[in-house]
Amino acid sequence: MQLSQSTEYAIHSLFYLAVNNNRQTVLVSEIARAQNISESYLAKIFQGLVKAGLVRSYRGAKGGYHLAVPAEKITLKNIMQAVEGTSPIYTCDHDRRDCDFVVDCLITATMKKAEKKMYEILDKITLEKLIENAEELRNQMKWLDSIPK
Amino acid sequence: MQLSQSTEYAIHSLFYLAVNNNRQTVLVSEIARAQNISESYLAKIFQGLVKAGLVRSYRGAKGGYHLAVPAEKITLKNIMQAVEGTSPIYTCDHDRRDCDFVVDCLITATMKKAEKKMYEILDKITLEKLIENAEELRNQMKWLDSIPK
DNA sequence: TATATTTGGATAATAATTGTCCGAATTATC
DNA sequence: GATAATTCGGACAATTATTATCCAAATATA
Repeated sequence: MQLSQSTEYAIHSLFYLAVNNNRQTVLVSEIARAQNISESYLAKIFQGLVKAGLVRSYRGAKGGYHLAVPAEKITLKNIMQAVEGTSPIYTCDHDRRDCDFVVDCLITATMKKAEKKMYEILDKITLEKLIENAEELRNQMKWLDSIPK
Repeated sequence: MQLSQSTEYAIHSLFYLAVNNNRQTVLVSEIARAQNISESYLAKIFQGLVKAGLVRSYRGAKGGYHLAVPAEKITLKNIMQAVEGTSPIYTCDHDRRDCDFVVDCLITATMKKAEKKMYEILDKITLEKLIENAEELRNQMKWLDSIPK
């Protein structure tokens, strides 16, 4: 069970937007270039992010994208669900099987609980926190610069 | 992010095996019939379950499958990983991107933690527990029988 | 030997993901 | 108003993953 590459693109793109949130807008072409990924595909992903309410788009000249809400309100859970959807990781086809409802409900309930635990973690990490922690880490790693190339 | 149908098949099949663990062997054809799913496909899934060490196979006449370990040692996590593999839900292609290692490591670490929380729940539920709880639930629901058809 | 069964490999069908393209709509600027 | 710069939406294509089928070979029983 793996996240799609689209989710990875989205996370890094939104991080990029968060870092550049002081600018009026950022072009999708710039974001794609920064990550070395397909621009037209990333454009499609951004359409979804707009619909999900995570970014705002501005059409026309000087247009581009901007976070729709502050970076401290966007969590990894938000991004993940915006891209992957919100349907549960486990569902049972009650129709197909001569279904043992009791067992199935137990399994489904367990899966839901596990999923919830996962999202609880992901909901704690905001774009803002990522920026802060990254900055901190980078400072702590400055000694690396003293190593001669 | 959803589990494949194979995982659903595997869970229900192993539950079936656990319930019938008193018998010498159980045929894959029987298990497929019980769930109204494709026999040849389920056979493929069982090859994987054998490799993962969850079931033992017996070839030839009177052959079939049997749990390789007691039902109280097989968890939903075990089954899930046997079918879906163990690679992490999130990985970053460091090569493609002009990669910001620091940010990427933060994201990866968060994802790993979330994943771990999920598996902690799934690792607590064994086939045995499912059987016990299902039994209990069924007893509590016996009053349903008093409703006329 | 005949029968029953899993195994492993090849292959096909279907669905999901990833990626591309283009015309239309929108906005800023000259 | 004309032009240039963008996103939007839809259609489409390519690639990959999932689901499914089939068969010959291996193995076990009787």
